[in-house]
Amino acid sequence: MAPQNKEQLDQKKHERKAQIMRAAIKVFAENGIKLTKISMIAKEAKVSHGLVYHYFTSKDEILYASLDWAVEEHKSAKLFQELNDHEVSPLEQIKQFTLFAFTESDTEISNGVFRIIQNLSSTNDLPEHLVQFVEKAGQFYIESLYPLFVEGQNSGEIIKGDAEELLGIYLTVLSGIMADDPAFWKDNTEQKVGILTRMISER
Amino acid sequence: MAPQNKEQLDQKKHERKAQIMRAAIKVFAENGIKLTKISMIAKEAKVSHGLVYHYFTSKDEILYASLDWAVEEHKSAKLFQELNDHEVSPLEQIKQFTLFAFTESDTEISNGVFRIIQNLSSTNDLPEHLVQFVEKAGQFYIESLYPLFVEGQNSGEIIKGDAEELLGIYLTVLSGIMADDPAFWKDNTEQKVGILTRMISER
Amino acid sequence: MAPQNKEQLDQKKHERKAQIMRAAIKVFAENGIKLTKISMIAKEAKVSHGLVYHYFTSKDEILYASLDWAVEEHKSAKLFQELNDHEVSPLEQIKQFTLFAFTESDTEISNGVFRIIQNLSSTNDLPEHLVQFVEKAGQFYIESLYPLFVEGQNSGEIIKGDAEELLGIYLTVLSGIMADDPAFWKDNTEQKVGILTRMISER
Amino acid sequence: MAPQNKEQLDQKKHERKAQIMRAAIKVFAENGIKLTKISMIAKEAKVSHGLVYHYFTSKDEILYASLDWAVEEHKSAKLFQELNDHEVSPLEQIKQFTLFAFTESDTEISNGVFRIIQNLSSTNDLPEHLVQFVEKAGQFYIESLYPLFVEGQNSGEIIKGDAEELLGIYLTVLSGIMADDPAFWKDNTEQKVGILTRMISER
DNA sequence: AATGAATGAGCCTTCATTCAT
DNA sequence: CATGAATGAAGGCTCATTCAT
Repeated sequence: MAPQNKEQLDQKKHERKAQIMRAAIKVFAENGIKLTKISMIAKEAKVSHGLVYHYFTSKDEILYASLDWAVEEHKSAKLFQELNDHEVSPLEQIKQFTLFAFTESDTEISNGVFRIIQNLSSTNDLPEHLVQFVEKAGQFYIESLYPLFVEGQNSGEIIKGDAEELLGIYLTVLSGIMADDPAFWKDNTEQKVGILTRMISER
Repeated sequence: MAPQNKEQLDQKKHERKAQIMRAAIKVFAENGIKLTKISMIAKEAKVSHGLVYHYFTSKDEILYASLDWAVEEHKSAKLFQELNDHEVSPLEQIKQFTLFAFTESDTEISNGVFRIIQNLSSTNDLPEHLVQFVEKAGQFYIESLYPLFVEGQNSGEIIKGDAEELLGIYLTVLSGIMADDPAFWKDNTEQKVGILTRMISER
Repeated sequence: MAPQNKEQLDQKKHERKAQIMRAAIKVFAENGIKLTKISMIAKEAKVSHGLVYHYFTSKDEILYASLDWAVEEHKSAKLFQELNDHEVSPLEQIKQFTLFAFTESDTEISNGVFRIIQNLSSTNDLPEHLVQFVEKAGQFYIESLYPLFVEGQNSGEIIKGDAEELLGIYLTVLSGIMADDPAFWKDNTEQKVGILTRMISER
Repeated sequence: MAPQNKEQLDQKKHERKAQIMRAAIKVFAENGIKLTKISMIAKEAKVSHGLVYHYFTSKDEILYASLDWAVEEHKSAKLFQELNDHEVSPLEQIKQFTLFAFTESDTEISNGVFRIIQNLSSTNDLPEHLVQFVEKAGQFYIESLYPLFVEGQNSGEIIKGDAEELLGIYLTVLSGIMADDPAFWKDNTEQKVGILTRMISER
């Protein structure tokens, strides 16, 4: 008799799923979606491939659910807690955001989400729900940073020009780095962020 | 049957191979190595997939030979013809290089090589000869630009700091963009290069 | 925990098994043996698939036990209760049998058994015990109806000819219909039986 | 140098496809659609499973193409060449049709088509094109025989009643036999057809 | 040289079966 | 007794590679 109540079981089940989703995010991010094999996710999560299908119905669902989970779990909770700190200048806030996006506790996850979204953006024939997801996710970054760019331009901190285009360039650079060399942020993070923001800072 | 002499045949053969390698570079660059199918290369080259195996023995060999060919054919010949123009400042030369690397006439090839090398760098279990190849290619960019960075620092045009690290950041940004969003360079190229170089330019 | 005595427990256990076997017969009949999934049986029986394996050791055993159970429980008890009614003519008895075989109260079961046996007959590599089972079941129908055919021929009600062959044709037609279109019997059953028996009835 | 012209190659290709389709019809008919494995078709056709996919893109397409091919190849050509023989009575024509449907030269194919259509009819979620195909095929038999039934009723040869329903019963019996016991027709075919048509013949 | 027919290894997914609770 | 988590064998399909023509 193992008298576990329903709550405990649900808890366990949820952890199992999380375990798989965490693995999925990591492996998807590292290898790209097409090249990620279920067996890789299973191995990373230390479960059999069969079990993966016990919790998810398809590779696509794994991807979708994992993204959803990761975003809920990581993004909303923490990503912008400090972004509305009106004590500091817009440019400073942008730096903090940049810094933060790559240094939060569970870097692997949020980093992974970023890279996966990258990967998705360049994919054709994306199913509608993923298209929306990607757009939403993209919007998220844009909507968060756009006001700061405009504000910075008004205060003379940020160079003139089409704010949206400027933001586009900045985000392309960031996502490019993440896709290309995630280890980039390991050392001297603040200094590197400083250099990156020089792109847009007025002298 | 027009009796062609050996030279003509060799010529023809070489053209055929070049045709395939050109296609390979393009398709490898666009899709990544693993995701590139022989049939895609064959289609791009407008030959049957069987013929591809007439000239090359395996997918890996196509890759290797195509890279070699592309580098020999394009890189050394043209990439730096203007880089030693001592009329312009180091920073300007860096801009020109950046611009050039993405806009030269045969962009597709050199750009492709760049992206393929990107792709290779993130691959594990690379056979030794490719490892060396990748390293050599990386070295090439570094060796070409490093002097310009130092020179720029000396002349006060480029911000202080470890020149090698600065160059590393700059190249990471560039390669990230290419891996991530090659279309980035389509419009307003000069303006974008201008913004990118702001990262390293002293005010 | 209400302390139940052994008998009650046995009773309960038996009911559980019956519940599963009833479900199995139904699902096997509807979907065929190979296409029946354990999960379908479990769902039909409203138990978990794990429990199915608590009572049976394999899919094959479920099939075998269910058939045995169904035959014992239903066939002998009821199928021919009226067949020896000597008030009516042999042809009439054949009609009643035909009618009965598809319309008796617990149609689902006996009908199901019929269809499963159909299914088994067309299977190769049947284990020996099932071969015998199928043969025995076939024999059952033959032995029951054969005397009626002979009797009918003697009384001039049924057309002349090899009684066994005639019966074979009749049973092939019946079993074909059941295998092919069980819904056939839904409407106008008596009329349809009337038409079918015209095959063998002397005018 | 194997100077085969295009025609020869096309011919060969067509034969290969036909070889696979013939095998497909046989295996699909014997095992049902779901239970038919590509490997079974490949084995029957004596080719590798890979080659099957060289000619067809999916199991479904194999099914669809094979049915189309079989119908074109066999049905139209021969099935009704004699059906419009106005020398003989409607009932006789029905007998001839029945006989013919099971004894034409390439029995395996036309028989197979019949069984596969049977199988399809009882399938849910059939893709639209197959639904139409099945209906069309069903219509074919109905449209061919229906006039004969009506004619026979008018001439008093066939029993009264809803001609459509009568035909339905007759076809259900036929298709049931084919699904259930194709070997039924091996011996004494004419006699058996005679008995079957007694169902509908007036005395 | 050139084509495309042919093969088989490998990945996604399903499902019978076993096991921990 | 009961549940559902966990495993792995097997089948559909893709694609690199080989081969006949």
